[in-house]
Amino acid sequence: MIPAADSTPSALAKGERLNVHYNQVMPELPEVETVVRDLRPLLCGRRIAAVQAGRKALRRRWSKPWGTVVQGRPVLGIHRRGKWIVIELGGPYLVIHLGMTGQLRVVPASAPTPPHTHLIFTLDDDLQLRFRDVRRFGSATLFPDAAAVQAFFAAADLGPEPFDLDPAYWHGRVTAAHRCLKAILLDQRVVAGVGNIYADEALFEARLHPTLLGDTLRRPQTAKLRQAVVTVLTRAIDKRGSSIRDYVGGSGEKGNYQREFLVYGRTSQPCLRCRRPIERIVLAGRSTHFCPGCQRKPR
DNA sequence: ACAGGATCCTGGGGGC
DNA sequence: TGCCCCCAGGATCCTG
Repeated sequence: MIPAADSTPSALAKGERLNVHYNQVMPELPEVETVVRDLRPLLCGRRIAAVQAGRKALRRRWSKPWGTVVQGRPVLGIHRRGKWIVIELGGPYLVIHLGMTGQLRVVPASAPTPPHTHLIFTLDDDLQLRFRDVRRFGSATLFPDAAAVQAFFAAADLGPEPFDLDPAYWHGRVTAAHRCLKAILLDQRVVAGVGNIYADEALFEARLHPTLLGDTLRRPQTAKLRQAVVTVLTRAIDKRGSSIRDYVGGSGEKGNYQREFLVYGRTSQPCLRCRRPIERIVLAGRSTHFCPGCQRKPR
C-alpha cells in the first residue's frame, strides 16, 4: 500500500456555485488535452526506473507484472484519444482514463503522497509521475503494443475525434438515432471526448434543445451542432491551458477554476445571453442544463 | 439492434 | 453536534 500523507483537499471558496461538490477539474477532452500537453515535455525522453501500485484496484485492473514490464522503459510519446491518455513506452503502451477525479502529476519524489494515489512511476531523475483518483472511476491499463491499443479502442467502437468530424458521417450518425441530442453527444461511439459539461455547452452554443431527437434534425442543424462542439472544445482548451497550468507542477493545487460555462452548473441563474433562468433536467441519466429562451423546446 | 437504466465509488453538503 | 442520505460523473454491464 502506498503510504498516505496528511494532505487534505483545499476548501471551496465561499459562495462557489460551480461544481458545487468539487474542488478539482472534472476531466473531459479539454482537461485531458491540457494534461497531455503539460506532461509531454516533462515525460518524453525520460526513463521509468520503478513502479509502485496501490492495493486497491481501479475499475480496470492492470496486468500483473507491471513493474517488470515497465521498468527501464523510455517514455517516447504521450497522446490523447478521446478522453484516453496513451503513453508510449518503447514497446508497451500505457493507457489511462482519468474518470471523474483522476489526476496525473509529475512531482519531485520527495513530495508527500496524497491519499488515493494508486500508481507511482519513479523516473530516472528524482521525479515521479503519479496517478491519483479519489473515486476510482479512472483506469490504467498496460498493452503490449500499438496494435493492442488499437484493438481496445476498436472493441469499444470509439468514435472519431471531434475536430476531425466528417460532415456526412456526423449528419448520418445524428439523424440515424432516435434519441435525444444530449444522449448522442455523450455517446463515445458517435464522437469521442465529449462529456456532460461540454455536451450542454455545445447544445447551448448551437441553440438546440437537449431533448430534440436526432432523427428530427435537418442538415443545417447537424452542421451547426458539429461546429458548436468544435467551438466549445477549442475555446475550453485555450482557456484550460491557463486555468490549470499548475495542474502538473504540483505546487499550487488550487488554481482558479472560474470556468466560463454559459449553462452548465448555472441552474436558475440568468442566461448570459437572454437573461431567462437556466433550467436543469435529467437526460440519459445525467444532469442537463439549458436556456429555455435560447434553446427552444421541440413541439 | 437499440435505447435506457443500474452500477461502481467517494467526499461533501443538506436535512433532521 | 452528528448521523444519514443523496448527489456528481464515464464507462460498462444489464434489461426490455
